[in-house]
Amino acid sequence: MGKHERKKQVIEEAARLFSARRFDEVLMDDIAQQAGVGKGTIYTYFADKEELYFAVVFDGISRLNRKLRSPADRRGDPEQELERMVRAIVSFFSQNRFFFRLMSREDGRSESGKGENRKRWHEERRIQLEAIEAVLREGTEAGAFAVKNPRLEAAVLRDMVRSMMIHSGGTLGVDEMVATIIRIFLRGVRQ
Amino acid sequence: MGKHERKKQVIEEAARLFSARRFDEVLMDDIAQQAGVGKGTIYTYFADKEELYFAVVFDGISRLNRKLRSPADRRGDPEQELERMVRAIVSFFSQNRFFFRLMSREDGRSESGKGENRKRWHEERRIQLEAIEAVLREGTEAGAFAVKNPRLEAAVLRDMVRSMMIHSGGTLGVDEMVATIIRIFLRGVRQ
DNA sequence: TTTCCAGAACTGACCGGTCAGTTCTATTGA
DNA sequence: TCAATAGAACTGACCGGTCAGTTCTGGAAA
Repeated sequence: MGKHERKKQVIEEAARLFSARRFDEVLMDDIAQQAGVGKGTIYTYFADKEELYFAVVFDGISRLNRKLRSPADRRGDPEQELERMVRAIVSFFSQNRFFFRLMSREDGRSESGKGENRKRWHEERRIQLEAIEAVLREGTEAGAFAVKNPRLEAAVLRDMVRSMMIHSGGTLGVDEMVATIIRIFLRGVRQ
Repeated sequence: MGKHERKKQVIEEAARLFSARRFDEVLMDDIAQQAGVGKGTIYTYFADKEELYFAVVFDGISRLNRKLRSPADRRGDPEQELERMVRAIVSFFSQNRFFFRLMSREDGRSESGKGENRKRWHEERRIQLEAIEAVLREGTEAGAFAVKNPRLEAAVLRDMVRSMMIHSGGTLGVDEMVATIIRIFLRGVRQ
């Protein structure tokens, strides 16, 4: 096993464990064992437990953001564009449930974490929001949407994905989740 | 200071600290100091740190649920009824920011916590959902709403409140937040 | 031979929980 | 009204277990 793969393996197992248990309940010994590496080896990759934790968080969020940032294909109509974006997020989370749970937990706290990490986290979150926001703005300018506060409503949309992931309880597939989100966000529930 | 007040004080300070920092970063010594009681005193109220933590959580959520359960006045039209409910949640959270942050974090994890507490948590959450769900169902039967999956969409609505609280960044008042949520949830953003 | 790593073994800082000692409070009766 | 007493409530120094982080060794691989 190469050095790179080994590190990846540590991050993956750490993600699994951190997503299921509290920070203090996850032991470095557990992570080492699950990842099939020596505990000492982990410390050749990461300075301490906290750094490993944030490596896990940032690994996930930056992979997602890379996806969001590569529209490549733009220029559908605004509604299609919005749907494409929602689908990107939903399918990413479906394939990365551990990261989902972890990030879901992480965004419920504003303090704590060494300032550096806090800053990086907010930066990555901002990128997500701006990607969605851009679509809402363009749609509004094109006359397709009526969005009053694009930043805020982008946040609401993003969190609708979170909500759907948590509450659809694994019964809905990606397509159904996307369809439901888009339906509510675009038309609302009024008859 | 009476016994009851003192216990309340402990819960209040614990809420403040737990909402701002990770479980393991909050020391029993900190809580005792902030609450102005001896550390030992805390252990006359709560068996251990975990029990205190959940006491804080349940104190908040059950106060909220009491509010939701007392409609008292029902029989507005469905849209008014929905707005009344959203306003109840928003204003509760505005007045209980620490609880908000704490609960916000707590609902991002399904494992962990002694089974008893897990169960109680889900029970309280279910009550919330059912209250909202009932309004959606009634509205749908009355022909005012077109809700496909009331339980799921109730969850989405509840989480929209969370989203709004987090992202409106203190710039919006209760009325504006309620109006925005209701607008999006009822009509969506389509022009 | 040399390099690398798993994992056992170790260390000590840290912090949850305890309990002996002290203070507060309610009750009694003179 | 106040002294005396019981025991409930509170305190914080202390204890002991835990676990992050480090070191070391034996053995595999190159």
